[in-house]
Amino acid sequence: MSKCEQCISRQLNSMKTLTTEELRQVSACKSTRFYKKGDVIFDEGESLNGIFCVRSGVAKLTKLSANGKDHTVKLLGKGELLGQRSVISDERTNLSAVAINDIELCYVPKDQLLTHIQGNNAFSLDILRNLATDLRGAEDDLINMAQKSVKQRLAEALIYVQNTFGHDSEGYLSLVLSREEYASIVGTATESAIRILSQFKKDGLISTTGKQIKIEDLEGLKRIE
Amino acid sequence: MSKCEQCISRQLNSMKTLTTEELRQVSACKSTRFYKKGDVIFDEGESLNGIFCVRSGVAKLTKLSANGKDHTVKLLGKGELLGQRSVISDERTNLSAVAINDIELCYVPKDQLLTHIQGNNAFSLDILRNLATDLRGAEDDLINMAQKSVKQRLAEALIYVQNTFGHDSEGYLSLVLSREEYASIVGTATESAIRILSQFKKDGLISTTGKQIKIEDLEGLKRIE
DNA sequence: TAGAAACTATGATATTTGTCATGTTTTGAT
DNA sequence: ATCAAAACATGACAAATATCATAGTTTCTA
Repeated sequence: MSKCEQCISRQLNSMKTLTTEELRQVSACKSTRFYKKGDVIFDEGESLNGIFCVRSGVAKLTKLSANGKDHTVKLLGKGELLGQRSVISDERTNLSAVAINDIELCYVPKDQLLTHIQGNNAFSLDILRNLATDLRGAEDDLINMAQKSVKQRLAEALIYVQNTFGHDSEGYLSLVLSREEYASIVGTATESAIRILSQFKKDGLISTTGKQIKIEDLEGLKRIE
Repeated sequence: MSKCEQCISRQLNSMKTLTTEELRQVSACKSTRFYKKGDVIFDEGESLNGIFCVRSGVAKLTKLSANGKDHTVKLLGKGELLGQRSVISDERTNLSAVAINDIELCYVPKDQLLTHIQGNNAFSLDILRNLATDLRGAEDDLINMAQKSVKQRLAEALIYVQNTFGHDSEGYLSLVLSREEYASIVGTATESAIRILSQFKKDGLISTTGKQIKIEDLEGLKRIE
């Protein structure tokens, strides 16, 4: 099995602050898991006995609402950690994690995380910083949701996907999401998301080939109100 | 000047985990500050050199949006800490803090906070837990904003204010907020908030005397959709 | 305690967004 | 390659919410 010491993903999260010895310990008790597109990694309300580190692929954190729809709170790519919030505050998860495409995760048992938080100050401080950053992000998202139009939020979602997951040589967004998934991120009805994307296409802001989307006019998208 | 060792507010936040000696140090370099209703404690984009602990009164964290309105992200009462997120992640604040009524705050310099985070594991773990809880709250708020109606959010805001800040002997909410402030919390236009409160009054869910609000039918408010 | 300023209230109307219905296109499994 | 299922698209309409206008009340201050 692959070792954490050589894993690039590690560089992208708090594990980069672990000592060689600590990392060896993590590596010894971690396990690698594979999920297919659409698989549930964990469900809302579960108690987690460990955290997940994304090696490849993309996952989403979602919450089911009373009306049966679900809302996507966050997308997580390579190197990001899932479940750290629940494990740290020792609560059940408030969100589900679902694979957006085929994904490979490393599972690290809870006690490893907690032991190193206790024992390594740089590690706990880094996790603290990450949580602080996530909190800021959540606050910003909250305000966007309150104050921006669906059109504007969708434009920003497209830009976010491009900035975070990149595009291929032809300019198509590397992360392919369905209209329904965009709607879930933006917090709107699927039909509304479809309609607005059609409008963007008419206005020359984007072009599409099937589910693939290419941003044609980034500045134009940024100007949406 | 009053000492932290005897301060009740301390019991309500992470400072409860500090040792007597650490607390003495905090006490020695803290200062107490008074603000009047409406005063700005800090502004969006400022760098903070310390954090604030609420001794009495209530503050709000708000963010100004492009259209000139501001959105209230959180209300903070006795014992709660302001600015810890910014200080921990060493970023400028993303929110402004404003006094909702006359308020007394203790200001604790940044280096005190950071020193004790480094030195006291129980303290840093407790702050970690608080941030995790705040993050969960922000995620829940985000989903509420996306999926619930203005009416429902306003009903929940009233219940929140009653649960958090209590009511007087006659049943009126102890924390008096203007309709505009409710609108800012709920994320809607002031007129919409006014209209909905009028409706609640007609339906016997609440009663009002000037700006004062009394919840008459808690269960009814909870049932709003 | 008068007067101004801020806040509350409500109607009319416009805009945004959601819902339902229906048809077309794309995708994926056999 | 074919077919079914899923995803996309679009029209018609309904509902929720914002905006603008205008007037009445409360609160604060000189």
